[in-house]
Amino acid sequence: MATADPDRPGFLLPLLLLAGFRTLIDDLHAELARQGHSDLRPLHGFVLQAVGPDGTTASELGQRLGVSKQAAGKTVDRLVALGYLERADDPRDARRKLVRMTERGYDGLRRSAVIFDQLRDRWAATLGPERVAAIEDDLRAVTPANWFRLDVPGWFGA
Amino acid sequence: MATADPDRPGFLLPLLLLAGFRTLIDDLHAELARQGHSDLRPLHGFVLQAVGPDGTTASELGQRLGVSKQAAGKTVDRLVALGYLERADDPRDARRKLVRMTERGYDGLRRSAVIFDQLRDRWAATLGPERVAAIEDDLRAVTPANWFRLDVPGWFGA
DNA sequence: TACGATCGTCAACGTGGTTGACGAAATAGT
DNA sequence: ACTATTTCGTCAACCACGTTGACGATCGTA
Repeated sequence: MATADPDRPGFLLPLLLLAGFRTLIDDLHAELARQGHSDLRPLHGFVLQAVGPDGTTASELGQRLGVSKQAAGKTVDRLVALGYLERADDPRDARRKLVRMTERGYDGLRRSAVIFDQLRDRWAATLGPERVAAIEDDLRAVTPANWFRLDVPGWFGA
Repeated sequence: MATADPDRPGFLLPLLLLAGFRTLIDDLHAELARQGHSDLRPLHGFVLQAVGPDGTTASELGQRLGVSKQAAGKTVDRLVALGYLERADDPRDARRKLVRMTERGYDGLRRSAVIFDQLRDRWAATLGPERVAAIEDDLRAVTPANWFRLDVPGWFGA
């Protein structure tokens, strides 16, 4: 059974994962603020990513993010107020309201992608590229696949 | 400069770190609920850890957790209401209110430590112990040291 | 056509955080 | 010994993000 190593107690693992995540997110937003996006909050990047290049609706956005449609709607409200998203009527279904990125939304998302790549390079410079890749592979292996619903292939690089 | 690998875009790294963290936390709380601690929220484990065996005050707790003393005070209020913490007067300083763990608080923290160790073993069974250790070492290397103010040596194993 | 499912929204609420103010108590300085 | 400053806890107002429940409008279907 559990042969806990006293030198490496299990509670350090979540703490280190959180630390790594928060470090990247904090560095990202410090740089984003420097580039004119000081009003983007940590959550917003995930939301923009989930909206994607084709847009969605609030209900679908909620499903992608794993929250209620009401919560998704309120987050869209804020991002509309900040100028990152816009709403439009769906001509084929009067109930639906399309949610699309504005040019500012695209800009924030593009810059986030570039900055994240640079931060990953910084980790690679410290650890070596193969160890960064190993972290990614290992975490993929122990993490449920539904954590990656945000993947929008072919969207980021450009 | 940034030689981004299109197969491993940088934004996957924070997503995977978050996924790993949330997976561990979700599994922890599912098991804690099974063991009679369904009212413990993800934050509470960090707070109990930061209170430690000797107790603290709300102000000091806020510093340890990196939040304001008011936020720390409100969280203590909730944990007192749930029976995990208790307040006591400091005989040497009438301004201070000592915050201590109750027996229920100790129980929740002990169980969390055991469960975390088991979850780490589960990762080790999938990845191999040396790769789990490598993740921890790597994350330590790229993460500011002040992320580990919660370390209370010698407290957990027992 | 009538019914049930779906979409967006409103309302009320919970949790975790912020800043500002303020009285009470400890401490430093003269 | 008496001020002046600092510190501690708390109150109040507010913000961000989430929940559940309800409800009118609209769509698809029996």
